[in-house]
Amino acid sequence: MSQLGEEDKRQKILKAAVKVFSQKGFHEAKVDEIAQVADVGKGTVYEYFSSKTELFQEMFKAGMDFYINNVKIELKPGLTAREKLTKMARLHLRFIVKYRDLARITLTEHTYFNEDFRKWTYESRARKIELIKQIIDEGITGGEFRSVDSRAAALAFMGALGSIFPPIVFSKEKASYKSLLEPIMDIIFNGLESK
Amino acid sequence: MSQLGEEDKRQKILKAAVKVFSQKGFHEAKVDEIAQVADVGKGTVYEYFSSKTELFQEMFKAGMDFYINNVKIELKPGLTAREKLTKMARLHLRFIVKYRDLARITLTEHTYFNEDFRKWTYESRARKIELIKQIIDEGITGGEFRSVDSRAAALAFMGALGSIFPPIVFSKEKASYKSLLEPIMDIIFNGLESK
Amino acid sequence: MSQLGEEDKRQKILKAAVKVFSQKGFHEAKVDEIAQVADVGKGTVYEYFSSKTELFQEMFKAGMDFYINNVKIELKPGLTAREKLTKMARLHLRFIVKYRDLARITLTEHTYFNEDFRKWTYESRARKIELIKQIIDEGITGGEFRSVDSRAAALAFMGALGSIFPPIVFSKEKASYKSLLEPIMDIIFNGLESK
Amino acid sequence: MSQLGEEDKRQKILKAAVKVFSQKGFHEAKVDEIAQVADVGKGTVYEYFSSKTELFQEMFKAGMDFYINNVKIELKPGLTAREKLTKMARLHLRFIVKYRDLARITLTEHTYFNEDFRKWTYESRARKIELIKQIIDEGITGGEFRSVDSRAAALAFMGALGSIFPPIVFSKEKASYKSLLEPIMDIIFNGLESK
DNA sequence: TATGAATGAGCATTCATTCAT
DNA sequence: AATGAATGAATGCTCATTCAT
Repeated sequence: MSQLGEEDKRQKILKAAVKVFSQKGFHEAKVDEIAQVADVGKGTVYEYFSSKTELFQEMFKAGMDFYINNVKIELKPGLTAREKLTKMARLHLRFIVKYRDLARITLTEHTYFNEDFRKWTYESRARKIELIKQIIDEGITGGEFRSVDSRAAALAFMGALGSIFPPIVFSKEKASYKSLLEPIMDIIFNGLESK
Repeated sequence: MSQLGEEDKRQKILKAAVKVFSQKGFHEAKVDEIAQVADVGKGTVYEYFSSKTELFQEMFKAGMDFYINNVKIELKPGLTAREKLTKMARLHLRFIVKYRDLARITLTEHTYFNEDFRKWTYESRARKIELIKQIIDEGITGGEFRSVDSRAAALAFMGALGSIFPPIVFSKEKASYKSLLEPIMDIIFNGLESK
Repeated sequence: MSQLGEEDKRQKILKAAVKVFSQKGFHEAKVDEIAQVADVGKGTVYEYFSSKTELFQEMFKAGMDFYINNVKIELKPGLTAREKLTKMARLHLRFIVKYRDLARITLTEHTYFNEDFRKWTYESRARKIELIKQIIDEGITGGEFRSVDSRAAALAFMGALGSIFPPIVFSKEKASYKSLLEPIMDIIFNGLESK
Repeated sequence: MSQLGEEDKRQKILKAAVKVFSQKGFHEAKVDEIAQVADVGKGTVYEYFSSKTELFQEMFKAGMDFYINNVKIELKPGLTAREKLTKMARLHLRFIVKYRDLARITLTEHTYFNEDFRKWTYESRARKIELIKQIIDEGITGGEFRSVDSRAAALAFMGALGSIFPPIVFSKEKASYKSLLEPIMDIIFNGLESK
């Protein structure tokens, strides 16, 4: 129970960090406020994370992993490449809507801390691209897609997908997301598919 | 000469701001360093800009305007929609390569300052989208493109284009940009064009 | 003990503030020095007072209240008006000598901060005048004093009393205060003119 | 004319200094503003005064001298001591009302600059006291006044006189000054006690 | 002589981090 | 383990002063 309690507290702090960092950005977020939101003492934050920076990075990493798992999890074999990408796009959209704060951070914060973190971020992005690229390669191999540059295709897909985020998070036109995803995917698939 | 001298100093500060802000982000950038890079006294920065925040915003706005003009300027009438978009993509790429620092800022900083600036940023993004959308609409009207949702298409185009930025700026594979642009555009156009 | 400790620290800072402010005035006094004199960290000052200005005002108010209480406390009923005023003058003198620094501030600083503080200062002065005026009114009612304008008399008394301050604080003739108070009071009570 | 022009400019600056210093105090007053009010360039201030501090001191000294001359000027021989003091009090009152700003400074600013200035201020005060003391001594010698401690009497007189200033300058009861001076003087001359 | 653009020393304030309890 | 009072390094900004014109 003590162990669970600890894990609990760590989680509480991470959740508070997501909320506060996502709303204020790294520098405007104060450790004091995170501690308050987490309902723990300020010193306690430092029991679990050695610094504000480390807290941010841990949270960021956890968020990214969570995102990737979220998006990956339902990509069961047996689906066509198009089905997989469509599923992925829907999961991406769902993630943004459901974990708005987390999404805001993992998708927009670009704070530079140190080489290690930069590397990790870069590699994390690479993992996402690789995931998409593999599906596209499957599609190509299976004759479903044209024989395009699969890395370029993955970038285009990810970029197009990413363009949905700002309209959702920053504007008020809340109704439109779903109606935005379909046509965007339509263009990408039309571009990818063999005629 | 005095007038030129003044403009010169303002410009020097803006250039230094681009460099420092782009490399460190808003909060890590120190006014001291910007002044040093601009080779002026710290107080001089405050002669031309009332605060660090105002300096950032001025620089950001100037950068955005510069980008849009850069990208808009060669879109002469008489070109097909595809030619226009291709041209735009090439100009985007050229901008990124030529004005690396400026691009890094205008394309990635998302610091929140105040509602006015948020609005300006949002509207600036909207201007970019509108520009693309109009070209796509022309293409649809002229029978060049399929009858797609032109706003969605503009988002997809802009997103795909945007996905080229990180590989260029953050990785070392400098050779690849040109070879990346073609296939990405290929997919978008295949998606857009009527068969 | 913790509570006492806190009160202790706040008090230490207030005492240091009296010393430093009184010797240098508001603007020449540096928060750094106050902290040093109080033997606390600079940040600690801001734990107890939200700003240098607030610290000054708190200190000033506390000093004024302390002065009034000091002067008021021994004015027991049963004394004649003349005895009361004499007592008050002696207490005033004692206060100046004993709390030199505090006196220097409460009696000479006239820094304008904001309307609230101005008002408070004004009202505080008014309280002092009122206190004196009442005693004079008693004296008039009791036939001890002539039927003078009691407010004007209070001002004259206070002004005359105040004129002792500079010779005491700014000159070196330390011996003379006591010998100065008597004749000044004598004039207030008996006037200049020969009958 | 050039010489007059210079003198003119110096005077303009001094007048502006009186206005600005008196309204804001030494530290809140900005050289920039003084220059603007004087309608000269900022650099010009430094042509006539070596520093802000020197400007203040010059202005203060000039103001004090002006006050003393103002108050001294009509004390023609042939008047009784009481007449002289009454005249002096009226002139004091007139000075306050007419040269409100200058009065505010010469009578309330207590900024510490350096030993020389402190000394000058102290001596200036001493001059005022001496002036009064001499008149009182005359009064005593001539049998007009009781044989009081003339220095103490001078202090009391000056203090009582000084007590009129705050009600005039800081409160709104503009009507009352004249009606305040008479009873205050009455007390100084006749004392509080019924004979 | 007059100017005001340029300067940088100086300071109030913030906030991540520590550590005694 | 948990806390939050205490700390001081770090920085944006002001403004008296200088000096080239």
